[in-house]
Amino acid sequence: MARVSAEDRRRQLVAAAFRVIGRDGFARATTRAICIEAGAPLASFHYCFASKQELLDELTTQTLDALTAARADGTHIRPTVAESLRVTLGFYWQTVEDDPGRESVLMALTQHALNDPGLSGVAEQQYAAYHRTARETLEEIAEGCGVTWTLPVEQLARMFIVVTDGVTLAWLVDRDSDAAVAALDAFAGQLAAFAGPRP
Amino acid sequence: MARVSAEDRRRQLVAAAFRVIGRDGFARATTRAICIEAGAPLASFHYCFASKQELLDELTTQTLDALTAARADGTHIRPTVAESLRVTLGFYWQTVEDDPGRESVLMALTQHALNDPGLSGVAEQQYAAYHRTARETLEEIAEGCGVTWTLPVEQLARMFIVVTDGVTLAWLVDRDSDAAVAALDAFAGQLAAFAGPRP
DNA sequence: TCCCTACTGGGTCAACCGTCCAAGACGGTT
DNA sequence: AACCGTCTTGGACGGTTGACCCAGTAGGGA
Repeated sequence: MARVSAEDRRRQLVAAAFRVIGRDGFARATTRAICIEAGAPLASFHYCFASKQELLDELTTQTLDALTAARADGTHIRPTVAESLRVTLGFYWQTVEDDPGRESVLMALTQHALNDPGLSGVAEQQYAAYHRTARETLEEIAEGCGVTWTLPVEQLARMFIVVTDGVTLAWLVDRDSDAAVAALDAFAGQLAAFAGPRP
Repeated sequence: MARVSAEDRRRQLVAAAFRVIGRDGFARATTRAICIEAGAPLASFHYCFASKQELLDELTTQTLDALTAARADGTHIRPTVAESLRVTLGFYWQTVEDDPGRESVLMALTQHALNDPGLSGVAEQQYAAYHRTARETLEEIAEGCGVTWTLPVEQLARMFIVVTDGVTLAWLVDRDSDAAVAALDAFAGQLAAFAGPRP
């Protein structure tokens, strides 16, 4: 094993854990599996982390932070609202296809957080982050296209997440990319109908 | 313990397993937890089932069968397409609020099936069933309202499931019923825009 | 040369899991 | 009353697997 700082090793292990969870689920994310994935000896785990919980905490924190960052700079303004939504959803979709494991982890995290009392609040934070970034995206689009939304933006944000979540979930199951893109495009056109002229 | 037939006890245990999975997730659905939930002694488990797998198989089979039945007779025809969609989604929503555990189990089942090779194909079957019943619902509505869909009905069926799945998932996390109903209503209106006059 | 930091092979120990057995209790039939 | 098929159940067994730790080793800057 290369000689690297403990901090770097931590990052490697967190990344490995992320991959394991995405591929095999939370239950199989054991210290052994994580170390094998990272190509590190088992003992290095407890050299870098006091406990497995410490790694899990760091992983969820990083994931939640990354959420805000990732979906935030995914907004793309085009002349029309419909086009803006279509392109924004398209870029989101690209990130999903590029790294399906990411979405698998997010789904697994939600699921896990919902029934593990130890992770109480994590799922709520996660969805609050989703809704917040969706809201910001919608506001930027409205601003950039010179329109206003005819429905409360909170409601539209929820609908936006319903679309991304729903399409992603179905795709994770059947991997029908054409159908996923078609659905996203159709929804983009529909959501654009909630844009009205600026007062 | 009351003296009942082995078959009745099987049903009790399957029902208990269903509740445990909905509440605590798949990983915690141990034979012990299931028996405690059913109020039955541990030994009764292997009196009724040859193995845990046998119970799990019966549970997934029952669940998939119930899917087709449940969402199938949930179609409600009204004079307009928008109204039909709204009422149909409304009735679906009623079933979710009445028994949130049901949807929890379905989500957990999908998640579990996606990374457990032993349940390979289950998630695909599940979503195929979703899409099939959604398609039938949409065809019945088109027929009942005397319209045709301007998009392939398969695509609309997928979008329909995206909406129900997405709204349900968000609600399972934050339990905001008002927001969920508002989103469903808005989507109903939007999907109705894909109805055109019969040729 | 020294010493601090990072590395790691090989445990330990306990929890918990699915499964099973052998003995008891019930109730309908003879 | 005796019988017997069916159900019930306390308690245990063997085995896997988990998180965690220790004591010794090696690399590299001062």
